[in-house]
Amino acid sequence: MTELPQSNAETETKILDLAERLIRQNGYNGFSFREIASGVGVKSSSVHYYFPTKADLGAKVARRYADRFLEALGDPEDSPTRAQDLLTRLHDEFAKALGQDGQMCLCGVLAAEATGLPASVAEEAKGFFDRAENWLRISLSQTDWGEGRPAKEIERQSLAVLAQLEGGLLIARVQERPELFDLMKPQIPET
Amino acid sequence: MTELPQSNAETETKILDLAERLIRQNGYNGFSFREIASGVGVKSSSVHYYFPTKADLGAKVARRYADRFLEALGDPEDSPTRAQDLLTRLHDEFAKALGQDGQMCLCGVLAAEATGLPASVAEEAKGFFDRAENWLRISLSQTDWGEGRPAKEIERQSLAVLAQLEGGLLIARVQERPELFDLMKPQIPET
DNA sequence: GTCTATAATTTGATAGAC
DNA sequence: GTCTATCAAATTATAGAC
Repeated sequence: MTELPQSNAETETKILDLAERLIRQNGYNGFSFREIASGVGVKSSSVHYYFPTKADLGAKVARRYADRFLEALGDPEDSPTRAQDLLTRLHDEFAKALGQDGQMCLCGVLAAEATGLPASVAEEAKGFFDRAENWLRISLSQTDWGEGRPAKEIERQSLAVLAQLEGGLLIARVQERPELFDLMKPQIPET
Repeated sequence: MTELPQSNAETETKILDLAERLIRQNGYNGFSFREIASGVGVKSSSVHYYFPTKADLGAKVARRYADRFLEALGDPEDSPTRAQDLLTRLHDEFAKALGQDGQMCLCGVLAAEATGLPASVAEEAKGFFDRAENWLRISLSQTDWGEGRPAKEIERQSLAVLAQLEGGLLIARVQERPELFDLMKPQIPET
């Protein structure tokens, strides 16, 4: 039994993992192919083998992140029916990354650099917010708070909640005080 | 009367102005000295004359932005005494840049890249949020809503409002729908 | 204060051997 | 699939003339 060489999928996954970590820390313009390569233990030409251009890599990282995030949220049909529980659920999901290693939401970082991104990458970041807002809007409309409420107000509230969560990550991290994010659990107005 | 050469202060101001615009569009890692130079109409060595390093330039841009923003907010003593008016006031201030040319809050952009920034730049971004939160906390404590409320709850609410505004800019801009930011005017919970 | 010239490094990307 | 070797361009920054 000789040692098996590293499989392709493993290298590709390692590249995606490291790229995600670096983007969440320093932004899309804050990492290089060589940095990825040395971290993964290959040469930069091998990174190009999997992802021909930097935009390709960035777009795939964003897509994978959005897919994973939405899958973790689950089917909106199964979301909590009490609005406060729903918001707690969403807050927890955003809190995961920050608590583990002080990282922002990947698509929040990309959104901040939006105008300077390759179109394909910006498009993926945009798509993340579309999907997240869609999930929250449907979930919220099925809660005690949302039942019978005008669609426009539910949309408004969904956006406001997402905005607060993204901004909360931003502020908690730049202040190097992750506990601030817990303080900023969104609340639904009583009215 | 011969034509006067451009004065020093003018060049320096032009550099700061353009650097601010570029950072707000593409982030700190998304602009270069040469880009600044060609936009201002000088050579990159002249930019280094005013700002020896990129970190120097970044830090001064951030400081100037924070000073200007806080000055525009004015003395907290003079803030509206009705909480809703206060939040409208703050929302309007954040909306200015977005409405004019689709730009984020400078320190929001920097916060997103925080871990990859030179320490001096990150420090200035941090300071902006300290000052903004301080302003809001004092202002809010003097409103109808804030009178007699526990300090901890006022702090919590101040952070939540700032987070929503920053996140709102982020989302509205990446979606290329500035009008979304108007939808996301923060509300104070009745309780 | 602004320039020319250039150093030293890094970047994204490609060709071709194995 | 990974490597060596390399390219062309861009980056921050400095030295020194005017």
